Amino acid sequence: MLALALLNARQTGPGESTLAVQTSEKTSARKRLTADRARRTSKADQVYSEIKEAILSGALAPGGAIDKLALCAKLGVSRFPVTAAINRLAFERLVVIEPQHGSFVAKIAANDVREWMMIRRALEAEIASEATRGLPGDTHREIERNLRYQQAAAEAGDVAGFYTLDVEFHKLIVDGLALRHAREILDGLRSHLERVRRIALSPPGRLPTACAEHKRIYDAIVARDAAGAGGAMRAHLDETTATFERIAEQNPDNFIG
Amino acid sequence: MLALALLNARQTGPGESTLAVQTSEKTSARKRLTADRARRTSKADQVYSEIKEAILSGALAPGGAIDKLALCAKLGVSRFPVTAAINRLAFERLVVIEPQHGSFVAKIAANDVREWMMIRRALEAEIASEATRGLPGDTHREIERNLRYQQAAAEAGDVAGFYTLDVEFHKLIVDGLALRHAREILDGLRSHLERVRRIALSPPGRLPTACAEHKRIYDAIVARDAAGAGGAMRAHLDETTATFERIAEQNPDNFIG
DNA sequence: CTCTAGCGTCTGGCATGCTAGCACTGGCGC
DNA sequence: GCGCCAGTGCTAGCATGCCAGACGCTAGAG
Repeated sequence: MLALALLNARQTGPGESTLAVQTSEKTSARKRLTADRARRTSKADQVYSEIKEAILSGALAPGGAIDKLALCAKLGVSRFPVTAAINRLAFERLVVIEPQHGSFVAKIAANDVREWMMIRRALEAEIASEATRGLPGDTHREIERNLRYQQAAAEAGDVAGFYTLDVEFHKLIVDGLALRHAREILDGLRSHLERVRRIALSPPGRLPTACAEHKRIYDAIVARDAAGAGGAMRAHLDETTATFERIAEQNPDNFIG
Repeated sequence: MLALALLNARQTGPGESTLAVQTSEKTSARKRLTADRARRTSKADQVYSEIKEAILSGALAPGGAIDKLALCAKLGVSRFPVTAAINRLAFERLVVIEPQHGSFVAKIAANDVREWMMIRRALEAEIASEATRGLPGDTHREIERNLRYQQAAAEAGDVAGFYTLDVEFHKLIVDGLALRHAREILDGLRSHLERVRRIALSPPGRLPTACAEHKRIYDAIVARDAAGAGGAMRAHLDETTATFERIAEQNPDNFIG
């Protein structure tokens, strides 16, 4: 009813074809409080997570075809959730859809890795600088705990454990500043980089170095040295980039470009 | 029920729970050459573009509900493409889906604007620095042409025309470096910021200033002054951020938070 | 023996009917 | 007159059937 009114109102222009199909805002705003309901996980969400995990873990190899029907059978759902999930994955470039042909796990190009790392470097350096303006007390405590664990993992040569702590360290800073969008972008980048990392874990010798780099970043943040924090983050991620380059060099088959 | 299905699907091996439903890579790789076919635009793509344009132009107001069925009727398609399109828009946070309730155009929070601009600043400053390592000759020519037009638009007080050139200027640099992913991220940010800009165009007095800032950035790139280019870009985007802040201040109704 | 044309099969894209769950509202009880 | 509750009308989510396009194989012609 109201939608119609809006439609008619907007049809003032002759060739003007607008999409203003929209109802009143009041109805939704009124009960917005109720809308904080827990985000129900739909089947599509679950399928999405499953496939993404499979891609990141390497169970679905880069360049490989994805058999939708087999997935449906395996997960016991219809094609709809699977299609929706794959569309989402295509949107974040983890999957490539070739119309009327098939869906494939995206390949990894060495150039893409460099670009992802450049973006990460720019963003995380900025964030590190920003963090010198103050982080919540909880975040400080968590980072300090994280750094102690890193030290322990590095000394024990626990590469996998260290990696988890490494990821957590970077996320703690972003979350401490409550940067939702930056967090999402960085998570997306990490999804892609994660696939590279799976090909070859960092050499164990890198652990103590990385740990020291993390400490240097955090110390600069505590000292409220914006330039120093940004610089330390840049240096750290440049080292990480070098590691990736080495992985690509030693595993040329897994990369294109 | 679904949980059970997923659980069963996961019980493929003892510890090994994989989704490796994947056919040989060879079949797809063999005729990959043929796969360069032009990216056909599906109905879902078209619907996506239509709705996005409507949101960015403000025809669909922030917070407003989206009537899917009316959209179907209006565009002459079934619900499927519309659903797919809205899912994609929800993924880029232009639309919020409340399960079993409705789909709504995302509201704009002042905090989000600040964060988007922070991300833009970090990325574009990095890119400006990177550009000092060399841009293609074509890009140089196009940027110089663009800057001349900017000058003309600024002198004529053509705010809309200047904005188009402004966007083009920033894109030219990114494209000159062939940074696909950074380009996509920045486009996504610009989608959101575009909605803010629609609320109030920049004051005409800002045009000559912005034009001068653009020139300063380009001059530093030509002079291969990495720090200068990055700094000039930061200064330019800080000014832009201040403009946004002023818009938000003068139009509090359009923002939340 | 090679090249090509045609057909079969597989894929994603789309339409449509159905289900479950939320919000609003009118009627009933208190 | 006020508040609770069930009915109703909406929504998104899901299942399924059908269609069109693209690849691959094979048979037939040169």
